[in-house]
Amino acid sequence: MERLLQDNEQRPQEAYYRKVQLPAGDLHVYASDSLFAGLDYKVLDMANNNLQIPGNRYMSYTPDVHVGVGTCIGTTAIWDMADGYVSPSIVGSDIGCGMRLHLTNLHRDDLRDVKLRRKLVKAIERHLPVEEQARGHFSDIRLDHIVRKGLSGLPKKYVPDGYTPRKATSLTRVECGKFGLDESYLERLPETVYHRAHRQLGTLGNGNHFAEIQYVEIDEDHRDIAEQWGLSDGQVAVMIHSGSRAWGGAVNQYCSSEIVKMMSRRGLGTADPKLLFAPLDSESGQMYVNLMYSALNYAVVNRHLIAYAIREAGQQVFGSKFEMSTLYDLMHNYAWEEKHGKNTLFVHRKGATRALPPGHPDNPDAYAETGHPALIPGSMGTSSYIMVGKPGGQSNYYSICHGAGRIRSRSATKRLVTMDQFRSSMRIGSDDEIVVNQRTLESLIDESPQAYKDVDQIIDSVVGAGLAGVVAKCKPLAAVKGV
DNA sequence: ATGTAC
Repeated sequence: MERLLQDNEQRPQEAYYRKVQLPAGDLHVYASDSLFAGLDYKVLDMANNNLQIPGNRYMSYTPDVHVGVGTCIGTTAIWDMADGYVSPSIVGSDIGCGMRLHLTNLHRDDLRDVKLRRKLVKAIERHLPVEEQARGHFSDIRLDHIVRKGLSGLPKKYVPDGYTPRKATSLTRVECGKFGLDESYLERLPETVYHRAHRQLGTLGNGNHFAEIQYVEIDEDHRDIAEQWGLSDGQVAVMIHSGSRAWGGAVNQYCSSEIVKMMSRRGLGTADPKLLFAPLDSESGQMYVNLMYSALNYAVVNRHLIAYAIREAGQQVFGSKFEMSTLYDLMHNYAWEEKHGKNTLFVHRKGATRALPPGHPDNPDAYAETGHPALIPGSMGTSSYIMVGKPGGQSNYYSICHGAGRIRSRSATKRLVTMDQFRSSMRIGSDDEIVVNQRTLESLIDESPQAYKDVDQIIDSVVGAGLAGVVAKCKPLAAVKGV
């Protein structure tokens, strides 16, 4: 496999894409020559295992690809709906993890004073629980409604921008707010996860999950789209990155153990015992798909409630005139059915974001003409991006990257990055310091930018391949991390 | 990423 990577380096074909012919099938890699050359050859081993799942129709990597459990983060993997497979390993354990962006009526100049940014972060800490809550929190929200109905299961008071179909921007400006499922499967999960997941509603979680206060810098190439979306230069935005917490974890754990048994009974498997998969029409496959949808419901509500808490904090600091309208909410860890031409396909995206171009029928109404926003987080302290799909994205089933892509393990990052380097990347002590919440900087060092590829290079690669364009950069002013 | 077992 290492040999193959070197061969490809020696005969570059196109600048931003190449097809890698592996023993088990073709892998489509969307990465610039320099990013491709820097890939760990293990990502090709992993693709070769994934391609051994029967009937795979398409498999690709985005430029931020890196090794995960069973499957790389940065994978798009597709089967036919009629006789295909579903893989909990390809979806990954943080089912429904994704991004949400809100636009405020503040300008970055309003937050020029570092003391005011700190005051806002402290207010967010008061309203946004960073860890599991005591019993009784959100007692007016029923978890069984949330996991069955997603955003439609929320009481009206949590939809502050109106509840009529025309005005409910926080319910309609989402990739999907409600995933229908066969509710009988919910009974399979242990009772304890209901309590835990209820107490975790509206919390960030740990790792790379965050809420950031950012400001918008529009890209001149797409100023028309930016303005149609209501963006303006210097506008303060709130970006949220979180997933389905313990609920998704329990779904993954329970279904994985059932699928392991099924695979053993049927003699299914690849070279990697950690790579789990089930026929879509099998009992364990159906169970996984339905319970995965419940986790997608949980995740979209979780991000909505995080935004709700930050809105309350903003109003406490800036008064009731503070606004936080929803731009978009979309996922990067999931699998679902999509129509592509005449084909009905089951599309897995793990660390991959869908970016539909203008005019694509699957865009939500608000973005039918422009294409929808695709939200790509940078690493801590660096820019995040608001992208829009291009027609060329069709070649990759409209998948683009999901972030910078980790290049260094948490332990290696702690070993290699000094506190001085990290403090300097966060501009600590200067007037434009990126203010972080109560966690000490030492405890955040494994999320430092040095643990990640350069997100700008990842974005250049996606743009160069013709998959998407940059509508705006979002630059950090303050970051809130979970525990 | 997460809960849990070590």
